[in-house]
Amino acid sequence: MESRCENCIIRQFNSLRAMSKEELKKVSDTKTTKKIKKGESIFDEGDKLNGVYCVRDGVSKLSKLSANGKDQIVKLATKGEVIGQRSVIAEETTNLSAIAVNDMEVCFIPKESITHTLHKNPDFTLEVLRHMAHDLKEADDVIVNMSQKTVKQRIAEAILYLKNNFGEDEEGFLALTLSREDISNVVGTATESAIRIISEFKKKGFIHTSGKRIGIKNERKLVELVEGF
Amino acid sequence: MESRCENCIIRQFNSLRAMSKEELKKVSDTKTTKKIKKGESIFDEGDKLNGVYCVRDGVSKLSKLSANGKDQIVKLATKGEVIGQRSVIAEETTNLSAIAVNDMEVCFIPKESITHTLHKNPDFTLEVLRHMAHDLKEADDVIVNMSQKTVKQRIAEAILYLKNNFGEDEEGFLALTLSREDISNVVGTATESAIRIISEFKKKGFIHTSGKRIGIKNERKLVELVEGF
DNA sequence: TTAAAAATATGACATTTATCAGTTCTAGAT
DNA sequence: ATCTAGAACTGATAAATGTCATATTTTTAA
Repeated sequence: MESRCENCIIRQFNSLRAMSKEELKKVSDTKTTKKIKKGESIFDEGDKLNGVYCVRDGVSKLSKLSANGKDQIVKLATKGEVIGQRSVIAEETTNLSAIAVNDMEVCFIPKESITHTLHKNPDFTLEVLRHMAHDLKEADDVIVNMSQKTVKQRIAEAILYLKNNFGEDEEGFLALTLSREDISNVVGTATESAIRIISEFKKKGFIHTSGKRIGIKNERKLVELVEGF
Repeated sequence: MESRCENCIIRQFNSLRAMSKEELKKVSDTKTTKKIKKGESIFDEGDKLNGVYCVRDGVSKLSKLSANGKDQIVKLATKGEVIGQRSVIAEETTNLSAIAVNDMEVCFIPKESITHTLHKNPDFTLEVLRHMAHDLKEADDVIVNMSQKTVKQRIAEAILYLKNNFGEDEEGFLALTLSREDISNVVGTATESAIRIISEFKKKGFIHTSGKRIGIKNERKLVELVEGF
């Protein structure tokens, strides 16, 4: 892969595209690339971040652990997304942990390059702001779904979300395979409940499975379910 | 109340404080002040906003209606807060409705003054960004609470939130009185469930009530409950 | 390749929460 | 002051979801 930010395609998908040539050069000169293995954490809840992470490959789950040992996954960040921005901007410790769902490659960008540009380049700041506005809308939608939809509807929605955001492989399975536990943590339910509902969907012919992999067989039915028949 | 933004105290609490004298003058010249009666809406889900609203007095609930007629309140905006920012920045229709919880006075600021400053004054843009980063963190916390806490815990938390954010009156009641229905919509539960739990708190001596008003009698117990004994 | 570990799956049951059907209270209009 | 619509409340169920116990399958790693 290309190692100069100026030439990195990933950049096209995030706010870094609003940086000037010089700003980008500085980022490129100070960034470091890291490989993170499946299951390892990029940062943990409560950490003070010294920069942001730009995802080049793989997927990370952003989640928060509760007292009773349960995890709530708030977001899945994939290729092109920048994580840790919120904490760096607000100058607070992170409220979430970032754990690799599969093997990842990320670029660490020290916060100085970012904060300097935030103060000097309104185009960049506005671009970051727009991204954050989008994230906030999504978060609001999640809140509403959590309170107004049943677990069954939320699981159906999660399956459709995985298809729309990560696609399917040649065999027709979701390209991103999450464990049943991760699915339950996205949806906010007990693992057994998630498993039970997935089995039910399988019996009804909405999906097919092979091990932990899930493939969609009847998308229409899933959509109908999400929308309440 | 003062009618020039330059002299408005409210401004101290929101991102407008990062505007320059000239920018503020322009805002002041183009803004209009509106009075909104309890129960009236400032804008509705799906509206295209031509500006933002700065709350001078009163409280607005930002909520989303679901197919089954239930409302989820995502945020309560009070004196000093600016609402509608997210939609104006993302150039999208609003995802939420804003309804007055009590009589309100708001200033409408046409979006031109805002967007112009967003492009020109990085201090302002960064200030807005910081506020949005804060809102996003709060939204994440709500998501986690919704999935990991019981209805009882969430009601206790809501009562504490109301105390911490809106204070108490001379008689020891929460200064902001929400209907039981609104409380249930904040917490994401059925109105009857909210009522039942409030009655239980009263029986246990955690709170006292008078009509719809609620006062905290044993804050420690409520805090313990939220944290899981 | 195979044993151990981890994840998935299923049943029985407990708990939480929603729903429906009423009654009582309260605030605002007359 | 009193009438009345809308809140607030309560009880009886029903439905959804969580928990615990255990069996089975899949994955991992020796």
